[in-house]
Amino acid sequence: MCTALQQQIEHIIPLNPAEFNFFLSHFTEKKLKKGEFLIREGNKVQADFFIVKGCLKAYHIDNKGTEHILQFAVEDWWITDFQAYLLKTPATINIVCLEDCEVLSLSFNDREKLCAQSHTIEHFFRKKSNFGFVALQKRILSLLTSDAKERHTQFLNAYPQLYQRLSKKVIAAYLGVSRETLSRLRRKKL
Amino acid sequence: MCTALQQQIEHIIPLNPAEFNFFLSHFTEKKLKKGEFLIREGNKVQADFFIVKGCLKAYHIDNKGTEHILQFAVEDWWITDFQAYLLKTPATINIVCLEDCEVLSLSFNDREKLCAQSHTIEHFFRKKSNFGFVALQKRILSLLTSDAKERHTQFLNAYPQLYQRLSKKVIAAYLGVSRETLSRLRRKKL
DNA sequence: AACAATAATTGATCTATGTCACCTTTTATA
DNA sequence: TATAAAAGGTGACATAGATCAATTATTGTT
Repeated sequence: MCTALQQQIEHIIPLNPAEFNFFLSHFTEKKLKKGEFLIREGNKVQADFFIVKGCLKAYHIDNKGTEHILQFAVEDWWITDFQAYLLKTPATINIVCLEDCEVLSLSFNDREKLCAQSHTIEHFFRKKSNFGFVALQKRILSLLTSDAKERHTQFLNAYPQLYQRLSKKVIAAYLGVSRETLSRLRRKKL
Repeated sequence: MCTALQQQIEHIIPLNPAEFNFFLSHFTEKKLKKGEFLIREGNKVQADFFIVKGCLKAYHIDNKGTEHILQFAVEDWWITDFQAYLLKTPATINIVCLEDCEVLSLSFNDREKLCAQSHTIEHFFRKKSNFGFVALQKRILSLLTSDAKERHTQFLNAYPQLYQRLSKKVIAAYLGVSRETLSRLRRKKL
């Protein structure tokens, strides 16, 4: 169950079993059913979540009632409302399970404590944040430079397995187009 | 000249003068004229840059020849092609001076060395990366949820001084609209 | 298995924004 | 200071994508 997390960490830093167990002891396991919320807009955000199993979406509903998806998360990814987590402000996004999920949660305080105690762990989280930053930068460039069709192709090519796993509705909300437009794009392309 | 950097760091971590001087000794000062490039698409990216004075834009030209701006940087901000910096791949964006500039550059190797040597410095860079991540997340949500008029208002409210400093052309390229559309938005609003 | 709810598709419009063309104003530069 | 170059504005038209409405799968629930 925790081997996925261990592998991810070892990809960046070496930790011996004792160190890893110490690290892991700060996480809490949570199981959620499809449709359950990990984070709700307006609430406090206590933790960052590592996905052991399942699939989630982080989204915001605009004033017209349209849903916009900031991020998906599947096995081995992390998800939270990072702004709220970091700044201790109320959540501005919702995170809900698209499938039954198993996650490991790490509280803000525990993360900071771990980072303060262990230079190696702080290094891991710096690297993780760096990679996250790069991923977001790519998404912004894609939103700025590419039209709906291009973004659709990019997403399909980048995450073919995830694409299959998701409903068209959420893919559209992630790409920033209406369900109808996505349907028309697919008719032409596939 | 370096007091700005010192203040930014002290905002996050305490460093005594000796430590700060050691930190600073890894930076190289560079002066550039308006129009000079810090980074060019296709080239290697040797460094991350702290802006002491001036204003720059990071942009990409799409296949239709349209410019899209990923980020501006003014005094106290950092700028680089982070993806290329981190992954040692060729730059995918250009960074050019919009005014005469004075920057402090930190090479990737020096940054890693500093982080490895000093837990405190690694902590600083983790925090910096975290804040950057949050800023990008906000931009994505804004691109997804807001139309041109709303994005314009948000930008004007968030960075009123910067707005004054920039040409309409680059503001449009940052917001993701044409020069003409921005001009029409302004006629209605101001 | 039957029924309700939700997802996906498709056609007919509507609308925000892009594009092109032209003009005016401001900013560099010889 | 004159002249060129770039920035900014505006009208007419084109278009990608949204919205609305209706229809057909698909999925979940008793």
